Amino acid sequence: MSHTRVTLRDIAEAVGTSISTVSLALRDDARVSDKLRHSIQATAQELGYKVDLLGSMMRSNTPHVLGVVGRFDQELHTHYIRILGEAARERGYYVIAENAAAYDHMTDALKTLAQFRITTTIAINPSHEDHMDTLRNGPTVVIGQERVFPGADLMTSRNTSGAEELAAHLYALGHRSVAYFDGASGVSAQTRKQALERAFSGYNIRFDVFPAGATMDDGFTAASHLMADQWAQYRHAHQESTRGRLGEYSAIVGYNDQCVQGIAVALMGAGLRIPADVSLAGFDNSQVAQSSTFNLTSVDRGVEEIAALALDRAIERISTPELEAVTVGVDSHLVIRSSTARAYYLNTPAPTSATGGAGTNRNL
Amino acid sequence: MSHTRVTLRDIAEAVGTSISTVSLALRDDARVSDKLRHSIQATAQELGYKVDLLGSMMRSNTPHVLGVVGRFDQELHTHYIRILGEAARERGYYVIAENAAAYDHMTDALKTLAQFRITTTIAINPSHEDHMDTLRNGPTVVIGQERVFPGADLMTSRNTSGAEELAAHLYALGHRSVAYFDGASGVSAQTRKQALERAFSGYNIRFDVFPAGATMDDGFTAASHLMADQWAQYRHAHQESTRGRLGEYSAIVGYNDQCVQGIAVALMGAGLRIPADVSLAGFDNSQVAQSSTFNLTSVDRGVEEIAALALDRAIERISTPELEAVTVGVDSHLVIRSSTARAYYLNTPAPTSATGGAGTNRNL
DNA sequence: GTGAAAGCGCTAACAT
DNA sequence: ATGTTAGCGCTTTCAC
Repeated sequence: MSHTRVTLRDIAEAVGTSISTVSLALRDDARVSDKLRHSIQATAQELGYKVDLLGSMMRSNTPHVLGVVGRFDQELHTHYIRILGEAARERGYYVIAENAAAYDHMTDALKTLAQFRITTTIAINPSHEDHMDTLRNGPTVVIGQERVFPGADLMTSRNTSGAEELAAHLYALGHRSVAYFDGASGVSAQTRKQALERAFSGYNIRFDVFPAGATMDDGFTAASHLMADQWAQYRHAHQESTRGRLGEYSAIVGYNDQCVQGIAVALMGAGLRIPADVSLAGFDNSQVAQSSTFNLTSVDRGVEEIAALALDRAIERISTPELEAVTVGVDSHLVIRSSTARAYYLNTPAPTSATGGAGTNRNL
Repeated sequence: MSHTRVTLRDIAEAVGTSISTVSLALRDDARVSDKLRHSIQATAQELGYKVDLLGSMMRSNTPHVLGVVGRFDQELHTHYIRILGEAARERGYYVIAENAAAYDHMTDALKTLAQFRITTTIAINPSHEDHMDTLRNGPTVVIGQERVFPGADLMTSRNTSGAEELAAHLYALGHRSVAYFDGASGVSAQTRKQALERAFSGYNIRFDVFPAGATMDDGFTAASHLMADQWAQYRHAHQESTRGRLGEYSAIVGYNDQCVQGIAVALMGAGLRIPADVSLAGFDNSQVAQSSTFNLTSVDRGVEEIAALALDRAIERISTPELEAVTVGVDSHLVIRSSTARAYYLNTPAPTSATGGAGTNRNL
């Protein structure tokens, strides 16, 4: 009942053995006899012993502590961080997470971890702009699209499978002309765009790319512009209002769910219904997508699987740091929700009202 | 150029002095002569020395490392975490953050920190349900509404000022009947509701409370129900549709911005315009509120100020742990954006053109 | 199988 | 003003 923490020495004294034996016994080392080990573990339990990770890390060259760096302001990242933390703990490991959003450069977050002697690290979505290749000790495992550090493993999500499923889904619903709201420049956006272009061209679906970005506001702004453009064009061409429809497009795909969220709000604010007037789909299968408020059809990028692979590999590298760097791809899969439906022109025409008349010129 | 880290010994050898002198010099201890100190610091810089925090924490009883626990899935929490981290680093401190969302109980997150010998901690919005009072070492400083640990300081946001400003704002805009979407049961929601009730009654504004919750989906669901109820009532009473308005209420206040976001989507989906038909206001001044997509009028709860106070106090308690627990309240303030406007019945009626007023004239 | 001893890098008490 | 020594709690040789 002392105020100070319980140490190995306390257990050793209680059991009547040595500190080193206790240390071995607690880590289930076979050298300690069963009987003594049980006695030691029971006493440890009883005294409420918890290993002092500082002492452990000071001495050990295979510490049970991993680092994770990611941006705490991005849901996908904190999702990874939570899963990694939970899974690590189940396996007797600890992870400490550093917030890349609190540093000018993600490399600085890694340097802070290094000050805690944490050298086995998982970096979430770093880019080449972070210049991690200049680091002496870069990340051990990278979750993302680019191998930013020569020696790091890369766990990556394959866009192809998800893009294919999405194209097939929209095709089956009768969509033949889709607007894609692209992410900001970068490898991630680039590869996704190309996967989508390939998939949609396979179904002969027109696939027009518009610059947007990764945030809700990016989607909102881009969607507002698209509506204005489309309506201006159609008013000019047909001398009539097309409010209530989105010109040539019956569906919009966004770079990610955040972007799609902004698109959805812009459309709804203009009086368009989702999915009756426009179908919407995104990437990441995030909380927004899963919410009943938006309920977005979205491509799940296999977060759980990627996290498990990254953790496995990081743990493996604690004891064997010299493994050669591998790249592992995980298939993405479409999750269908209520934001996608049959293209509006396939439905029984709405009763002609003051705002109606849109979609009449559609050639299927 | 060695592969191993630079230690105090390396510097000592390079300069030709002792390890302990280097240790003192690097911490600007006055006992070391200016000349030697400069020489040591220059060499340290040159060799790229960074203190090994494990070694430091092992020995020191006033370590420069703080802990923060909060939920990484809540924007307000990660906002606190980022600010605390940046501010701490500026002052030469380090913070390691634990994700309460990855544990069954927030107390377990504190126990993990304890294993890293981190005993000076800031807990973000813990509740009595976390039973921190059963902990030997509870948090040092609490950011939230309840003192969950006897010895902890409490940094709290005062609802009164923000509620008063909000009531005044809505009154000035002509609103006389407001719906409030309450948070889930708990001290935080309770105190906010009471502050709002008092403020609105001061302006003789009708203030009806509806149960909702803290999430977007909570707001969405509650708003959908409210619209259904209101329209059913009005149709019955007046034999006419009231679509386009929200029955007896010209404004809705939500427990927080997330909730309001759900409300906004529900309203827009039903063809109501914000703020033309309904004004909307929330709490927290979160990213959602600041976004151009939603641009919500919201009560800023003084996050920056609270974080600064919490950090000050935590640092103070590193060297003086026995300070008596204090409670500090920070005034909240209304941030006016475009989701609030004059009550709809004060505006000139909208022209009855076919295309006028996007989305209002939806025939469903 | 078990214990004694060394030492990770640092800070703090104690010498000079 | 500087150096010497001790030791934080742990893991890891290395003896026995």
